[in-house]
Amino acid sequence: MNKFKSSEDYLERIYVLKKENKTLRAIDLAKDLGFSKPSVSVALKKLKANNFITVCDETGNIELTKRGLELASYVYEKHEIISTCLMMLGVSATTALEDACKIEHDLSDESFDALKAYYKKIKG
Amino acid sequence: MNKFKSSEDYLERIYVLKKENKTLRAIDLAKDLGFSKPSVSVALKKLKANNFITVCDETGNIELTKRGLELASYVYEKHEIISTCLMMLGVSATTALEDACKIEHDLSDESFDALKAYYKKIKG
DNA sequence: ATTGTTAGTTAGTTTTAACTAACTTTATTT
DNA sequence: AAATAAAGTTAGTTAAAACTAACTAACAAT
Repeated sequence: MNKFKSSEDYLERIYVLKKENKTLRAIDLAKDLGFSKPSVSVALKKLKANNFITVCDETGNIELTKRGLELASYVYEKHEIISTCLMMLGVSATTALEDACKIEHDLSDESFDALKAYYKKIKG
Repeated sequence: MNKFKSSEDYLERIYVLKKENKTLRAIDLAKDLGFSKPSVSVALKKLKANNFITVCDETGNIELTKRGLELASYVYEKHEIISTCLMMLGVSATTALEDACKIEHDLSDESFDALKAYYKKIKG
């Protein structure tokens, strides 16, 4: 199965929030995701250990590493394309985004590439 | 999330195997799924408790209840349509079946209905 | 009749990812 | 200065679903 399902969710959310704001701390993520502080603390520790993020000792500010940015933007792209395809089929935005959030972890690279090619052909 | 993810996998597999064979016992399922006997034993106990299956005391033969058959055939239909759609996009059969196995648990009814409508329009 | 196999169960362990309770360490406020 | 609040961590709990080890019960084979 997917050993980084949860990490991918965190990374994707960090990616989106960092685009919107300059700084991001554990507590901001906890509030955004609706998770407890310890849950986020532990998840971030794992992301640090796997070299996906760095956390500033003084400010607690989270930054994506090169590796983290690569994975996060890949997951984000998956999310975008899956949800857009669902909406093209007539699915409501709310449901499409919810489903994309789950499916993005399940879709193999091969299937994603095929979906992306289809998406590009349609969208132009 | 999906509280019956694992149960759905078992039900779908029971559904398929029952179509192929008359009888099906816990040990047959274990061999088919590559799970240990205790894992299957516990899973079947849960399926029984939720009234999805019955198990014959003497023979150990598993039967789907009405409720079980309904859910199993719904999951199976999801599986078929998702994997067929992926193959239509050019994904290999192996990958399409693997991915469908995971996605079928995450796709909402709304998205599935939309995908099914699309599938029917294409297939005729 | 004793041995061995097959089917199934129970008990206890592992992993992942959430949780609460309780702690420290800063920072702010009165 | 003392009290409070905010941020983060540690320790321990829970839940689902897999696992192994070890058991019972039924059947078959020599």
